[in-house]
Amino acid sequence: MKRNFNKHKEFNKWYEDVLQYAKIVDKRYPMKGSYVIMPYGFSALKKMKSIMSKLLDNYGHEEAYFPLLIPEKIFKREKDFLKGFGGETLRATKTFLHELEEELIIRPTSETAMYPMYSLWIRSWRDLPLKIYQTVNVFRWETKMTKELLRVRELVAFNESHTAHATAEEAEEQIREAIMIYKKFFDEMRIPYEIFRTPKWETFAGAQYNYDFFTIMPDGKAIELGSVINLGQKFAKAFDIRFTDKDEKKKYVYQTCYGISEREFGVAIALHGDNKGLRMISNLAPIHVVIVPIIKKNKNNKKLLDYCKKIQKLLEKTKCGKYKAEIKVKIDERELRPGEKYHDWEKRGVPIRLEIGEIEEKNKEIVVVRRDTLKKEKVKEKELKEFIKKTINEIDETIYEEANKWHKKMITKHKTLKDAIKTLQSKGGIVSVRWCGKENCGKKIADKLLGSAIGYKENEKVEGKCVICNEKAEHWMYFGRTY
RNA sequence: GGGUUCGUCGUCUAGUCUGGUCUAGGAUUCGAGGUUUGGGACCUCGCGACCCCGGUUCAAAUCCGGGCGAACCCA
Repeated sequence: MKRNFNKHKEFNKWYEDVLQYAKIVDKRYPMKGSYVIMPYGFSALKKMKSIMSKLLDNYGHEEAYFPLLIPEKIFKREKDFLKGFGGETLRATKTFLHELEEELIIRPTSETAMYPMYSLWIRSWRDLPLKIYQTVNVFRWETKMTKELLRVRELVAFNESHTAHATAEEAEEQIREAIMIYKKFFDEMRIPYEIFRTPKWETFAGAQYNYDFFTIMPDGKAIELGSVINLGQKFAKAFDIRFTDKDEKKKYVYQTCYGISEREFGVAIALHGDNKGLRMISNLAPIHVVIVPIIKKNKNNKKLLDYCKKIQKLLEKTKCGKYKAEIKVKIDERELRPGEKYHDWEKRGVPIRLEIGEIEEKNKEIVVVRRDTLKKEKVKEKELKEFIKKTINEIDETIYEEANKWHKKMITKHKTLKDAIKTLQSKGGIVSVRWCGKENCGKKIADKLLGSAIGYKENEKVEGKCVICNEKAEHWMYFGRTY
């Protein structure tokens, strides 16, 4: 079936079509907000998860697992948290035969599952810092629009880190480390981002303050990529997480947490694809090189296929790209015409296609087609390995460059509110205007923009006056329509 | 949170306004066979659907009520 949607103009259609065709997720699971992640998609998702795990491991985090279910009483301990998450949290109250004695909560995030244990584990300053993460499913029963990978009711790859520290300074230091880890993660994912300090009235439930990573989707809407949160001592007090310090005094710990999810995978798909479909970067691609043998009927194809296998062996497990992904090669032996296979793998985003027929075998010279430009080139077998390594690297860079170009274009500064409104309406993105720092004014601007306040950059200089109250501006405040 | 529109084979859809040759048509996918194979080719055959519950009626895909689900717009 011929389908080609313009990624920017018909992003919704493009996204759904690509996910379905490329076999990333199947949205037909008969329940709103839950989607089946198919093997090709899951394979890429696993790679993303391991990028994150490796980074966290390198920075001294340990992986663990805490239960899905949380006793109701414990879940309700921290009141701001309860207020913030209560509305979208599922409660398990009965089996088919009887009511449960104690209601159980299905985690929307795991603070309340982890911290009672932190309270037991942390006894002395020697136990700190404690840095633990897990990658699990969490449930958030949002009634609003749901979308594959981007907005789901069951997050299946929620990676959450929770740390505890002896002092406020160490917690601050941890926030900086977390931001650095996430920067590295998004660099590896080739996702351009902005980091904002979240305005008070949008802060995570139960937190002191947080930073959010944001990017801009092809439809011009802003999307939150991840949050780094300073929890202060609120949870420590609610869950009685105390330690004996060097001075022999009992003190509450200072905590931070930060999380990402499969949403980042969806964002990568959206930002990296083109009108033809997916374009996989090397460290997410389940398959890097697909070999399409040009099989002729009534000929002995065994020799040709053997040659394909030889090429496969030659390339497989070579390291490619800036982040040294292991090349995976697939030979497409399906009984389809070559043309159909070309389109198929293009839509699924495989970076390199090799066309190997009699001619190539005879001349030991292979046709290499790259996904980003679709350019064909003949390459000698001897030079193939290096050529492919080089090309995959180039493809990664092209994709990243395009994403960055888009990103830059979509973030704009405005002298007047009118200007900002006009821009947000016509092309979307993230707009910023001068702001005095008062909640009231921030909310007013958001209202007028028909968007929401995303945050500000602490170190960004600003001169001039707030677009609402005309008092001295404290920050450039950023706004956008969000997912 | 409010409004509008919509729900038919796996997918995209015709049919609904005006109830009855609708035994629900097509395209595509899928399966079998043939033919072909260097950019989604072609031919033959086959499988395959009226979202759910209730109402009106001699008769419901079509009209009415409710539920569930989806899309878009506004706050």
